[in-house]
Amino acid sequence: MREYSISQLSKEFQVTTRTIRHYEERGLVAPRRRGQTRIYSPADRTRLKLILRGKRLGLSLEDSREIIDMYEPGKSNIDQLKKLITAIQVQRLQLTQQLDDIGSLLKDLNQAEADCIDALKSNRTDHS
Amino acid sequence: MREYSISQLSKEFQVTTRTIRHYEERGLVAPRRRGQTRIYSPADRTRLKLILRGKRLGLSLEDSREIIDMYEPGKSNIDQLKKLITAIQVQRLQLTQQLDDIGSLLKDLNQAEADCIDALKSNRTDHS
DNA sequence: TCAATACTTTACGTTGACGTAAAGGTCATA
DNA sequence: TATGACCTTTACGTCAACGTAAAGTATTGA
Repeated sequence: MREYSISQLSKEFQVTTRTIRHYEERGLVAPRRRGQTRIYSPADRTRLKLILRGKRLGLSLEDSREIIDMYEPGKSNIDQLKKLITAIQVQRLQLTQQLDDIGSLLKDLNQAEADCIDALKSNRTDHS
Repeated sequence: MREYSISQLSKEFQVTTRTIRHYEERGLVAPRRRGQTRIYSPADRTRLKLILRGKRLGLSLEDSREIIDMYEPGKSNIDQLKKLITAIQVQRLQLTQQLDDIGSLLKDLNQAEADCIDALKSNRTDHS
């Protein structure tokens, strides 16, 4: 049953300790304490992973918090669940949109790269 | 040979005119003027599209500006081109990373949704 | 002619996501 | 015992990406 210090996680995930504490201020993680010192469980570590993944996808911390809270079992009344399902579908729409965007961008990048390479080639043979 | 007003584009892309002007302040678009009034060409419109796509992907305006500038032909000296190719490859790495992230998130969302639906079902038959 | 509508610039305000001191506690080891 | 290497809280600072007046110009229709 492993546990982690804040600096361990900050090194592992390449973020500052300030960042991790900031996520706690915003209510995205809540590690237990040993005295004053924060002790992170594997579950806490997973939350961090999810937050950072969300960040790479351009989600706000608030968005990530909501998504992460979806995975918490607990307090599931029916209305809550229905709300969650709607939220999930919205998220999914955004993500598929992003998939499209990425596809387009990758295509554009390939084209731009090919153009660059072509330009280099003609420059090499063209001694005008 | 169509042209657009700022409010037309703001409606089409669902952003405020302030936002579009902001992109201009940051050097991402430069529509011509008729008197004081901005007149957007189809090319300008395309730039806006690219900017907003970048935004959905979590790029900064600065990032988008660089990417967009890649597609400009003109001023291509060899060092410039090589720099661009490198930049493109970096971008591609980030994007494939994002693709991974999205795949993971979609999987998680599917799971969360399934869990919700299950919970609803058991709630319907379980009258405890 | 006057009111509405759409455009403009200038400039200060706001929000999110941290950065960056400053000041202090705890523990190992040289 | 004192020097690092960690950890803590408090709190002001910063930067990007706009928001939000405020004040003015230009055109159009009743």
